[in-house]
Amino acid sequence: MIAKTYSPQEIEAKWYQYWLDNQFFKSTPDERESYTIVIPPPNVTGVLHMGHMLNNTIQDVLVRKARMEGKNACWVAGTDHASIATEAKVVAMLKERGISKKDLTRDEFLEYAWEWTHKYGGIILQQLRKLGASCDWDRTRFTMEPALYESVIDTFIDLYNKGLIYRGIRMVNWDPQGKTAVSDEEVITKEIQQKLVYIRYGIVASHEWQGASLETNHLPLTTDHLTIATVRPETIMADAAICVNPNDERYKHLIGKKSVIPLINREIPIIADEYVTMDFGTGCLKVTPAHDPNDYALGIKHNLPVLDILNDDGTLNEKAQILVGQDRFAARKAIIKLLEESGNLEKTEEYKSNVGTSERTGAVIEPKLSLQWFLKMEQLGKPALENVLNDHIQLVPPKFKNMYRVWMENLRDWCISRQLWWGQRIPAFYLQDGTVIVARNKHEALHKAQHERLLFALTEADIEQDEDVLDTWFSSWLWPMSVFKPSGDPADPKAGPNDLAYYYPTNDLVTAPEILSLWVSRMIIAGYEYQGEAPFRNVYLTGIVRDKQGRKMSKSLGNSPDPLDLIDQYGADGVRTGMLFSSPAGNDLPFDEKLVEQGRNFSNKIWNAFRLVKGWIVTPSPVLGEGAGGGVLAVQWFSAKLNMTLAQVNDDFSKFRISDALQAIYKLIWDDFCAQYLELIKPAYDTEANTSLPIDRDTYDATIDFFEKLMTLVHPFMPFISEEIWQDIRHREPGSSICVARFPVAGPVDGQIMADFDRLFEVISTIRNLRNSKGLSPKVALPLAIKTTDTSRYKPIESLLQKMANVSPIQYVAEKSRGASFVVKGDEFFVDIVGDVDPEQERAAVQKDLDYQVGFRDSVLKKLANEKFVANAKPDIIEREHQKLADANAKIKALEAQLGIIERG
RNA sequence: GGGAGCUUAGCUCAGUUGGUUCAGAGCAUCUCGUUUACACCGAGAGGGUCGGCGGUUCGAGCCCGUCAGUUCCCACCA
Repeated sequence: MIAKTYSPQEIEAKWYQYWLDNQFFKSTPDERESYTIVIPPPNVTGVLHMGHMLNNTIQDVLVRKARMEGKNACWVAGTDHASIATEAKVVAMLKERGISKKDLTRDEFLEYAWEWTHKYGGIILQQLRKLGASCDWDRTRFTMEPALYESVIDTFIDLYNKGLIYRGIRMVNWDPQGKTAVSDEEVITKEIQQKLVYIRYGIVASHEWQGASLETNHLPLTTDHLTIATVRPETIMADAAICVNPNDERYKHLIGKKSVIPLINREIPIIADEYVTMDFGTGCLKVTPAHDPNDYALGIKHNLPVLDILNDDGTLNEKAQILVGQDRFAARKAIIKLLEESGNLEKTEEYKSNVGTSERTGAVIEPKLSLQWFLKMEQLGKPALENVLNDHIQLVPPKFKNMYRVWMENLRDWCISRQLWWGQRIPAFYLQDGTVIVARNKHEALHKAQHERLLFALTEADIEQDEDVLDTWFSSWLWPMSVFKPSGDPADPKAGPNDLAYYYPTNDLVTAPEILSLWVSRMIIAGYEYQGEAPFRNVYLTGIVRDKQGRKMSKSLGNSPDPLDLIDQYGADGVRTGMLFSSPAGNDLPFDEKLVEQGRNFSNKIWNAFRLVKGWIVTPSPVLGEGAGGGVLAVQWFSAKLNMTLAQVNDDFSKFRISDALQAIYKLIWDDFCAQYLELIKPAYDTEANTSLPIDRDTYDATIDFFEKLMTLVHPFMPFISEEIWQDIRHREPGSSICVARFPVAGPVDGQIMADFDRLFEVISTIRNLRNSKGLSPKVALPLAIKTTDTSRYKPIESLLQKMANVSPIQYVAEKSRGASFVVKGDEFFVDIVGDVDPEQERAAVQKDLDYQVGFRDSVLKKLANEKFVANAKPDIIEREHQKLADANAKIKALEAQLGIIERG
């Protein structure tokens, strides 16, 4: 006995294990065409969230379909070492154990990091299995594993040797929480409500340099002062100058004089530069070269000293003289109070401004001057831009091309060094005199120093390696290439020597638009630099999964359902389809549990269709059973419908219209197969024998065939239920699977049968409607009379009509007959409704239809009478108008006749 | 401050070169129904001036202009 409702839990676990055991997801190069997707590697610290679900479902759909099309499908999984995020997790773990990172050596710390990675890392890959992801797990890679580490180092060395990597002191984005530099792309600007603080700076009367007095904390107020406006009052101690616009009449007389920083009484010059906007704030700008990129530039121009008063963690250092040790934000509050007390605070204003925050830690970015490694981007970026603009690489949807172009045309050098330990250590080695040698390791560096610089006396002890690691993206930009590099471990091959040549370029990349610049563009750059070819053909950009209020789903908001709970509740198939029902590429997905519920219902619908068919008794020979007269035609019709939908689905897939493809399949299965086809061929029930009558073998076989095709069609979307049914519906050899069954191919569509059935369905639904509106039970058979010029249109489908609309008997008439009447495609139908038919109501309905038809006919006539239309429109358009006119005229004639009957009574 | 996109039914979205009865789909809503696959169901129904205005055209949801709302990207006004 098959369960009445579909319960996915055991079925899903069972088949996933079966797929793994039989290695259906395994891919090795062969003579077939390859289809490859590399997963956007989730952070090794990550856990599955709704965004992953959407993203990976799409990838799985694409991979499964390709696999069923006979391609050598390969979906490579893996994780990203995510330096900042992972290092933060490890530091937290250490803290719990009472260990401070400061007390550890680099190697000790890394040991803990690996311990963490092995213990907690990669959970997400396990979770993906629950979703049904058909990755070749044997190929699972990690960006910190030896082979990939090596690739990163080699790439660095290569780019360095090409002169594209340099080291220099620059103003970088400093993350005080992660205590590392981050690249421009990792900074997210947010509008934040701040206070614009107006501070009075005294002016030194004498032109002579007096020297700053550090002894006195409070300068006697001079009558002469100027006021600056700043959102960063805690940095005034680092001021190097006050700057005004040279054309500003208010301050011309002050240029060249000295001003005094409040609280610390340090004198700074008053300088002039056109950079200063006269009508913002007070027109006076405090110049703080160490803590603002613009001020830094101004400082260089005017040769100002740089005084950095912040520690790496964002606290004030001793150079600040006051508030030392306090966090910058605490200091900001505190200094306002101090300024107020000293009488230097003029006022504060509420002010909104954009503040950069760290993409990884969320901390407010501190512009900081430091020595970092950079990659020159200008030349490297050229092919990456060109090949997207010319569609060699296609962005889906194409609206993202614009964003991409703007970004690629304004590439800035990439700060690739990070002040962390978890990551690929920069392969730069310093001799005592500061000489830089870039080499794979210390040994090689020494060799180089000895042979290229003839420093034969050197030993490894004289060489220090750079302490920094490389930006995580500097390893993930190689991902589509490095995953196909042999692991170097013969016991765990992961990839063979020919894999890169076979799988690269990959086919599709599925990822979020937010990392288009951070990751996608850089993979393209690396692809052209090292393979001379794009890393993928298409980039499918998913949207963001949002809650009903349109907020991004996030852990901190707590507005995201747990994906595994959802899978538990609705089944992986239900969740997958639910997420894809309304997710056009590039659009955000406003998530609603209703969608997943709809997905689950769909599973259940399929399940019950299966139950129905499984329960049928089949005649031993292809004898037409009772009511099977229309069976042959029903089979022909559904065959046509199936082929039509197949063509549609293939077209949708070719355009990456995944949601549309799913919807087409959904309607085909639910409406056409279940609601129509199965009802058409369903054998009658023998109440006496208390059993359903047998179905003829031909119809049954055709139905099983359809069912099988439908399962293969839906399999990319619903891998589990489709496998369960596919295995059961026919005898299967051990080790077979729908995973590698052939995706159905569209055949020809019989237009005639489609038209015939359209007419049939219209008649059926009109009769049902009639019944509904009159409140008649579907159990009561109604006599039907048909007035048609061609009875052969209906004779063969009488049994179907009878079954679907419960009409009986059916007779053909030459004249009007009694009962409610309607017209379908020129033929008239009379349903002999027993009981009260309100003639007035019926007359009104017919009249309304007639009015519409007449109006429509007149509009067509008008169009055809328009000389300009006839002269300009294409011939086939005009032909259509004539056809419309003929149709309308026929309808009007029939409706008028109908009115006549009603009125005669 | 610049640039790009979006605005179609209560919600989420289709609508391909302007032309079939073109104003669609799914969900939601309403009515009826415990019919022997499924109430996680069935049979029906209602619902939109295609953001506003103007233009091009024989003809505009679709092309152009403009205004409004909205989203995103870029940008150093402290």
